[in-house]
Formats: sequence, structure tokens, C-alpha cells
Amino acid sequence: MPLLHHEDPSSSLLFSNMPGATHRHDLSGAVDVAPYVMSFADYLHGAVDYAALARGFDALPDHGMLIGGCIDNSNSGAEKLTAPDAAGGGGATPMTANSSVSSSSSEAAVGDEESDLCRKEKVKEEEEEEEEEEKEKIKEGEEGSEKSKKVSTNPKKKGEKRHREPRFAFMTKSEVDHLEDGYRWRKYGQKAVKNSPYPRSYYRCTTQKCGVKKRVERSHQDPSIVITTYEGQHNHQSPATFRGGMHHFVAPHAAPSCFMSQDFLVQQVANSMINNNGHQMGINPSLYLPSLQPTLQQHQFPDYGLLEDIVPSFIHSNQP
DNA sequence: CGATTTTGACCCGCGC
DNA sequence: GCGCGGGTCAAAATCG
Repeated sequence: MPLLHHEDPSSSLLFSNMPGATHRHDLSGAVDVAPYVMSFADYLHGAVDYAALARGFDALPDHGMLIGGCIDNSNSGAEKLTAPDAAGGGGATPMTANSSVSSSSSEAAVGDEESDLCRKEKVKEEEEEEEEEEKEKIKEGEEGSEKSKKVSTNPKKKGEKRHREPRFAFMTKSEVDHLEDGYRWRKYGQKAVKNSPYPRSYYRCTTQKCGVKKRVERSHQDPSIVITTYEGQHNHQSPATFRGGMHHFVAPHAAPSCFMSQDFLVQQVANSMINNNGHQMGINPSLYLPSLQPTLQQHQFPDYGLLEDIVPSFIHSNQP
């Protein structure tokens, strides 16, 4: 996927929309993305749900730049995150600031396998979308009384498959694993990642009734890269947003489709950028938008369901 | 003292 | 049916 390059080669942002991708990453690492705010947002509007990501920008401490992102619609657990390099299909995609690699690549890496999965999942998703909402409701209701139950996601209906919300993943070059994105998260688990020395952490939005989750893991291919995957959409504004006097309303329910999330992201991004005191802050110049920006705006993504769809373009751009 | 993190156990889906 | 891996829970520990 194409990247937008800025003047500063040191930082680069790579966005990839990966429908099949399962991760969303916050780029908390990137600190000042301000200059890109507008364009970024616009960009997002067109296609992806990077809002969430974007928000990370404003908060990003000192570490990191956004390397890439992708949206994953696939719900089935088929998501896999691969290191960018890996995704590249063997390191084909460099994630350096100059070179662009994308998270998509990571997911893309999984591409072959995932592409099928993603597509299947896509379909499922639609069907399950409704179910999910119901589940969530049920959950809420049950939560209080049936906590004693162990780990049963949905004790009530066994027949129902676990449904997952669209995910958005992106890679960030950052020293810190958990990037600040404006929301408050509570870590609820950590698991070792197969074939990787780095564990994957699971976070949940601490806001009541907000079921947004995110996973954070470090690429074993390039330890400096953090892969963040968002799942679901916030049904509230971020604390940061409030502080900044943000004004955008965010869709109250889980996004049924990638596009929803995209809007969401856009808003978030915009918000984050405008955040503090109404000043535009943030987006790090180091944030590079992929050349696909135009593409996104035009909604030309062939199929968001597949990473490969996106990744390839992005990869190609880098590789003649 | 409340909120968050840590961590081992458990559940679930999937492939063989 | 079994084993594996991913994801989640929840008690205990830690933090602010």
C-alpha cells in the first residue's frame, strides 16, 4: 500500500486498509501529526476507519510513528497479525520510515490464508452483526449477576458463533507497547504469541457499556514496531475529546461495516488533532499518509475484506 | 481504597 | 475426538 511521504523521512506513516486485517493499531507513537490532520481526516473519510488510530497520534508520546493500518472486517477468529515484514511475505516489505510497509502487509502476509477467511468472514459478519448487538445487550444484563461463570463469552446461546466486530489494525513504530489514543483502557489479558517472543496484550475500553477492545503486540520481525488492533467502536467520546472540546458525534453502536468505522476513525482523528484547546495539534509530521490517500477518498478499495487487496497495491508502489 | 495490572485457568473454534 | 491456539475471566497483586 502506498504511503504518503512527508518531508521527514524519519517518520513515516503507512496506512493500509485491510479488511481482512484484524488489527488496528494506534499510533500513539506518533506525536505530532498535526500537519496532516486535515488531509488525514479527509483521507480517512474516504475509506478507512482510522479515526481511532489517528487519535493515537495526538497522544502519542514520543515514540512512534504510524506505519500502517488496516481494517479487518473479518470476524472470525481468523485474524492473524504478522509482523510487517512477515506480512511482506518474507520481509518483502520494509517498514522503515522510508520504505513503507504496512500493517496491511502484516495481515497481508497472511494474505493467502486470510483472504479466503476474510471473505467468508465478511459474509458472516453481516449476518452476525445483529446477533452481536443482542449479545452485547445480554452481556450487559448478565454481567452483574452471572459473573461467576467462567469465561463463557455467551453462556446463553451456545449455538451462536462468537461474533467479532470489524477490526482495524495498524502498525506503529514505537517504543511503548500501549500507545495513548485518548481513551482509557484496561488490560484484561496477555498471551504469548506463537512464534514471537513478544506477548500480546488485550485491552478493553473502561467506559461502561463500551465494548471496544484492542490488542497490542510487538512485531517480532521488527521489535520497534507495535501492532495495535481495535475491535468495535466506541459509543462515547474519548476523554481527550471532551477535554479538547471536541464536537463530533460518534456512532453509538458497533460499526456494521468498515466504512462505519472509518468514519469513526476520521472523526476521532480529526478530534485528536484538534484536540487540546481547539488547537490543531497533532499529527506528527512524521506521519506519512500513503499515496493511497486519493484512492481511499475515491472509495476505490476493491474489497476491504481482503488485506491482499490493499496490501498489494501498497507493496507494489514500493516495488516496481 | 478504588482502579488497574498480572497471571493462571478456562472456554471456544478450528484443523487434523 | 483430540490437541492447539486465541481470547477471556477473575483472583491476587500492584499502583496511585
